[in-house]
Amino acid sequence: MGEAVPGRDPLSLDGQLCFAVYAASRAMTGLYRDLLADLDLTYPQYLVMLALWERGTASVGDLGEALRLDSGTLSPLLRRLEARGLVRRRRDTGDERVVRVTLTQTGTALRERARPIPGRVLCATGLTEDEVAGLRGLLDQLTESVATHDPTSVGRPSTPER
Amino acid sequence: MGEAVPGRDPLSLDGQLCFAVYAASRAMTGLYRDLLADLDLTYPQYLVMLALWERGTASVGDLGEALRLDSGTLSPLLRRLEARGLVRRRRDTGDERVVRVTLTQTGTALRERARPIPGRVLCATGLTEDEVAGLRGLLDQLTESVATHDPTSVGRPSTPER
DNA sequence: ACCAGTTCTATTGTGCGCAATTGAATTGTG
DNA sequence: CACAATTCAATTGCGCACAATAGAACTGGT
Repeated sequence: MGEAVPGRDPLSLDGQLCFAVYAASRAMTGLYRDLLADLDLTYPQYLVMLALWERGTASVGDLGEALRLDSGTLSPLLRRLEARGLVRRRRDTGDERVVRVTLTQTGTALRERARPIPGRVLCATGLTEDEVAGLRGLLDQLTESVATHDPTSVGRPSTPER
Repeated sequence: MGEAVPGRDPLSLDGQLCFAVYAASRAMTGLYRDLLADLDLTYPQYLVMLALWERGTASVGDLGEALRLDSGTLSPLLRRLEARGLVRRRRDTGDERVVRVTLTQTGTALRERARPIPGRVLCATGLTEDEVAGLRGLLDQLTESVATHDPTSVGRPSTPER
């Protein structure tokens, strides 16, 4: 099919890692959309709930650090979760700057209905557990490298200046 | 901590593949944000330009199939690219339903300024070419499995019905 | 106590993603 | 030709992401 040349065009869409990650992420989000419809949660909302189920309570800043999201994303998301009665937000007594997010009874109970989800996701991926572990390792390494990356020290293979 | 079971809690945030993909995707997008600032392109706009640089011209439907995006995303995005003079949109003569997207001179020329980007991205990932190849393979497999996935046949390890 | 600097959250504005709807153009069938 | 079904793109509405800004609350130094 493809043209003989061993080295692909670096600017080809299919050859780029970026698109593979991007496409995989949206495919996963779509899968979760189906699986979470029953719980009436979006995927980012589910991630917030995961973090809260682990912690019980957390400040907006804690959630932002765990999920790598800022308040511009979390504030309205948490407002919707509160409107649904899954969490409660209250200013911390002692430091009125921080908003403490706490699970309600309903929010805590929702965890039971979420329990079958990870198993279904693993099934849908069609990967073995070993493959999943390897993939997670590579992705974590990728995320770390890219996040730590210093823009000013970007390797410039052969470009002197614009 | 978790209940007795040796394997990690399936509902733990850090243990899930979904979050690894999600975090990696956003980290990559952030990297491209920096690299593309010079070209004044967003990451999805860059993907559309990649597809057009490969094809020269394409219908909205072609782009949607290549990038797995629908018209709700592409229409306003293409409008912005056209407003910047990078592409031109015109109804196909012969089939007035399809909108043909064509690169302008400016849009074609922009490719030269994009050429150093893939190299810089590879550098920033901190991965070897072999690791990138393996990662791409796993991600493509993941995307395929998840996309092909039939929601009704979802494996339900032990849940009879809601 | 005062004030400058910092920390933390919320708000605003822009640009995706995607479901659902709309409407024009085309195709298939009688 | 008439007309129902289909195809294609645009629009609408909602929910993220993220940059930039604003504002309240805390901190440390004087």
